[in-house]
Amino acid sequence: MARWVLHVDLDQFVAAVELLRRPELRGRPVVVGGDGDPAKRGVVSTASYEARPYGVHSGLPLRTAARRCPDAVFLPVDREAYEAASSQVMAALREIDAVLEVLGWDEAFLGVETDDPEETAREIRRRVRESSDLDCTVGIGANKLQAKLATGFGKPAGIFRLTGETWFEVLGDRPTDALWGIGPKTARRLAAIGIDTVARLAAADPDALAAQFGPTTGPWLVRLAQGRDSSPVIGTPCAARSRSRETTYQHDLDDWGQVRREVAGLARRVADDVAVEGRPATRVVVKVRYAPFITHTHGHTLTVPTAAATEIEQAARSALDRFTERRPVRLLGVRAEFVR
DNA sequence: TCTGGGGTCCTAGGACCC
DNA sequence: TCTGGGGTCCTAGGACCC
Repeated sequence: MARWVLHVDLDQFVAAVELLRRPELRGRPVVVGGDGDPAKRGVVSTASYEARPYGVHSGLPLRTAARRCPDAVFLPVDREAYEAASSQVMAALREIDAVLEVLGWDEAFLGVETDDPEETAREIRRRVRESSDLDCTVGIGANKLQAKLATGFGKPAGIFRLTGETWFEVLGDRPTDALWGIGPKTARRLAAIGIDTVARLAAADPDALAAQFGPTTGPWLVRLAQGRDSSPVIGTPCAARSRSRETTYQHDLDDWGQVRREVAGLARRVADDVAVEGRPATRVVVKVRYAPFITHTHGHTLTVPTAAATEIEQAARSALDRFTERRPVRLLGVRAEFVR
């Protein structure tokens, strides 16, 4: 029997959960994001397939989405509903004889031993549908990278296999940001040195890229383009590295006294999360995003790691004291880091 | 036109030490 | 007056992902 990696991705997950309880919206463009008011600061969490031809997609500012698709129905984010639906799906996936690695609400890898991965994929789709009424797409690969990219070609509600044999036929001529881990910035830097396709990146000299992108990232980019990935499917989640809370304000904060109070409040929420985690924090970092979207961070390392709320709050205050600029603030955040 | 919230990992530069 | 080469740790920022 051969080892395969299957990547399961729920189709338009957040929008699909909303459509289950609002079936009358089926067939209409639906956009979920923020508090459902497209006039406010916020971005699209998920757009239904009907909204996507208008250029509405995850991460798009809600105001822009409303302009591009004025007829869309805008709904507020309901995290609890998505968490509940996600738990149902993941519980169904756990019934399958495989190693399950969950990636957020709507994705998972399954490491399986089988000679017929398509049959396993069909079984996954059946079980997900029976447990939650949701559709998913399953990507099949020899490793996580191949499986993850395969899913994109199977959408929606399909099954797609991508292996070393078909890698370049499927991806060779695509731009480098088709790869998982290459975003717009890296794609632009690569294009600037003449590397504009997956095939060209795969043929690049790892040492030359190391000089440009760093000793780890450079060679990793080349392996990525070759479809190589040795990372295992991990069934037990690793311990968290950090816990954070942040808020974007609907109106910029001008009053530094209010900034102090907000940071203290965020620090207390982070301290609650740290208490749940049950491990001491080593460092507390405060993030300030000034208008217009200029972000700075300052940290405070605790002399002794602690989970005590008063000390986490005090550390956040100390970190905030290192900010000297008093310009309008659009976002504040507090993050606690754990022992590694 | 305006750009969420919660994460992870990597890099660069400075401090410090031998 | 001018001053190498490594190694490690810390901090801030950047990029990316869901």
